[in-house]
Amino acid sequence: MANKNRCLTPTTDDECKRARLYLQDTLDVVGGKWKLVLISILRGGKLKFRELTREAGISARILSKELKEMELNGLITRTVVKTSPIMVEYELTPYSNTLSEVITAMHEWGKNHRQKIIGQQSTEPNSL
Amino acid sequence: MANKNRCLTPTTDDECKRARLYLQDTLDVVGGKWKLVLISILRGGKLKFRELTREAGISARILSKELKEMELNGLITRTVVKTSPIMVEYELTPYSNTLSEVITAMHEWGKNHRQKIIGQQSTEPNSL
DNA sequence: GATACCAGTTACAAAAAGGTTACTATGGCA
DNA sequence: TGCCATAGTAACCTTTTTGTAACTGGTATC
Repeated sequence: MANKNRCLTPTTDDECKRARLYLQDTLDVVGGKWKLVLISILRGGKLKFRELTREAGISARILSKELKEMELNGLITRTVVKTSPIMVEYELTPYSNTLSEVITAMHEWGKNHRQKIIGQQSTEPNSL
Repeated sequence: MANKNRCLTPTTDDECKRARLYLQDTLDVVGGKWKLVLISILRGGKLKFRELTREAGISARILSKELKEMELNGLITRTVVKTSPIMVEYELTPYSNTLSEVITAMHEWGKNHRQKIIGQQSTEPNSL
């Protein structure tokens, strides 16, 4: 039939759909090219706008857009410091720490995947 | 100075850069709009090409491209079944299970985030 | 006053991603 | 023979994303 259960961890078809919904929710908030990278960078402490562009290698226009979205989602705070040339500091919120498992998992996976790829290239006995 | 340590979990500046590298590696492989969703769907068991387009709501052109990339990265297998109208089954590889922590973490985060958002809307005492 | 740096924004251009439609090719069925 | 379903692919177009360069406005410095 068309409605067979298609998920292992979730057990009903309904749970299956909800699982995908949650996944999509997360992708909506931290998906894309930059947000997780910016969070990863900001885990080292607050940074100013220009510092962030340099650290991430992102253009000011995109950074501005990303930061606004992240602020709206409660992941970072924006603080204006009234110094000589005005300064704006971006800092992670406590709420952003709830993403640490996601980031850690991706970090670990990337590490292992890279080792797997490198291993395939050099240590394989029967290459070529 | 410019090279202060900017990462909490990793402790040296070098580890900090590597951490970001691993994150980017992962994003290269499973980033974008579809790959994690497709994996999530396929966790319920193998599916045919058309079934996948319907389940994910993705066009055939994009699905074809995504599946090729995922096959190249060893996440899925493609099997031709010589039935009446020929059939192609896509199935997760054991290697794709290494992503389960990433997917689970994102699933959990999306679930909690959604509850947080809904909670803000309805149960807040001073709304409006 | 000229220059330079900060934090952005705006306008324009390019590239990436995605969708639609039409098409190939195979084979069962009426 | 014509129609349907399968798995894609190719051409074309739209939308989204990203980048570049120029610019505002403020302050400090030369």
